[in-house]
Amino acid sequence: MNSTNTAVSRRDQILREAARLFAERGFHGVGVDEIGAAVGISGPGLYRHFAGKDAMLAELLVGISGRLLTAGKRRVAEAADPEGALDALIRGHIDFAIDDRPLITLHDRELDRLRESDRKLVRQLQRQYVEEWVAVVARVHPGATEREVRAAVHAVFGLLNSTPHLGAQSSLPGRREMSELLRGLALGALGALDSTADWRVTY
Amino acid sequence: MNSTNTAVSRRDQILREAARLFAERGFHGVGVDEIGAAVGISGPGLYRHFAGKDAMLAELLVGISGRLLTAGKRRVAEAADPEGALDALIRGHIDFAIDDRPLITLHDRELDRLRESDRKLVRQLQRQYVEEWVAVVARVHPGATEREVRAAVHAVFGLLNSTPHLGAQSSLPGRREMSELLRGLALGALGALDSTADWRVTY
DNA sequence: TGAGGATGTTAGCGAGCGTTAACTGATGAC
DNA sequence: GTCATCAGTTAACGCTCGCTAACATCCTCA
Repeated sequence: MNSTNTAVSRRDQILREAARLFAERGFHGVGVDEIGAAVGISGPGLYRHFAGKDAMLAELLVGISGRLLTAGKRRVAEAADPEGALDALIRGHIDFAIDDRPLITLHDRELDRLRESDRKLVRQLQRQYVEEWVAVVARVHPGATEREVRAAVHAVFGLLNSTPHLGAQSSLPGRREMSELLRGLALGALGALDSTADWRVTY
Repeated sequence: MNSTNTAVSRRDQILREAARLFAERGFHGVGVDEIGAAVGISGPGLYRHFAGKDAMLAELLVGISGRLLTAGKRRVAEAADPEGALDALIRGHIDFAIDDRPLITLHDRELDRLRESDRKLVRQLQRQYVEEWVAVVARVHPGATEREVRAAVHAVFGLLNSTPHLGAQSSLPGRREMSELLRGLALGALGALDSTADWRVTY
């Protein structure tokens, strides 16, 4: 068998280990020698697969942003109504947050380490993803202003992305339970948007 | 007038600028020369006030952790009932998140860059703070298991700490409005804990 | 007045970093 | 069988970084 027959290419193997290390110790905190060691080769050996350390981070961030957006658009398009779209968005985001913890961490932590062009691309993908959410949430909670919806969507991202912070302890819920819990918390938080209109008139 | 008469000492000035820079570009992404330049002196001049770059980060993280815990304990002690305690915890945390954005960012992002001893101290303070929340939330929502409460508390931290991610755009709510919105979202999220018991039996 | 501490400065060291250069062995094509 | 290509190695370069050393300036106060 040759290398192209293996399930994961060497490139993908490097990307996965790099994502883990970047998430654990920060982009600047990881050396190319360590990334190489994580896949069993020397540091300079990485340059057969990537143009540089920056290129690895760029590919990781563009990849996750693009996949989040693509999956989000698909789920919204397939949904029967706004409520179904919102639930699909939430479930989809939770799957990403749980399955690709390191990438979700990098996604909102190391964006500023990218070259200008890559950063603009990732930001554009992120913005489109946010818009997808904002449009759906605005339809489900028509009483809230757009500013409120936008801030609430960011807050819910923070809520859903909280999983990486709890390093796999035994005292935590399992995957299934955690997924349902996060879904309930997110829906509960957004449900508060229906009450804000009442509060607002009291000021 | 002498330097001790100024409202903020040079030390505090350095700490504030260092916090901002660390939050913006990461601990390893900021050089001592930049920190010095931010307060109008050269890089090595900082060593008259701090033992090293690590010491600045340590003081920042120990400080914010300690202040969060102290304020949290005080608010819980002063509350009349669990509901009041929870509301006070939420309001207090929001104040920190909005007023000390950079510190809140560092607080859950650069912890691993600390020396072992400092890291243990900060983690202990953080753990105590979490316990304060868990105890209160468990009393307000007695139907949820402790694992659920613990995960929910972390998720609410993620929600409340989401403010730093929205760089001061004009399309965002003001301080007062944002504070009330976050409070509503947090209460709404935790309110979902009362429904989890119902979901749970369906599995 | 002048000694001494507080708070700066510039020059430079030593380590670590990302990256390139030069070379080596295995593999598959003709 | 030879030869190109792929995927790796080690050595080394140039740069940046945190930090120290040595020196300068100002303020205070006996």
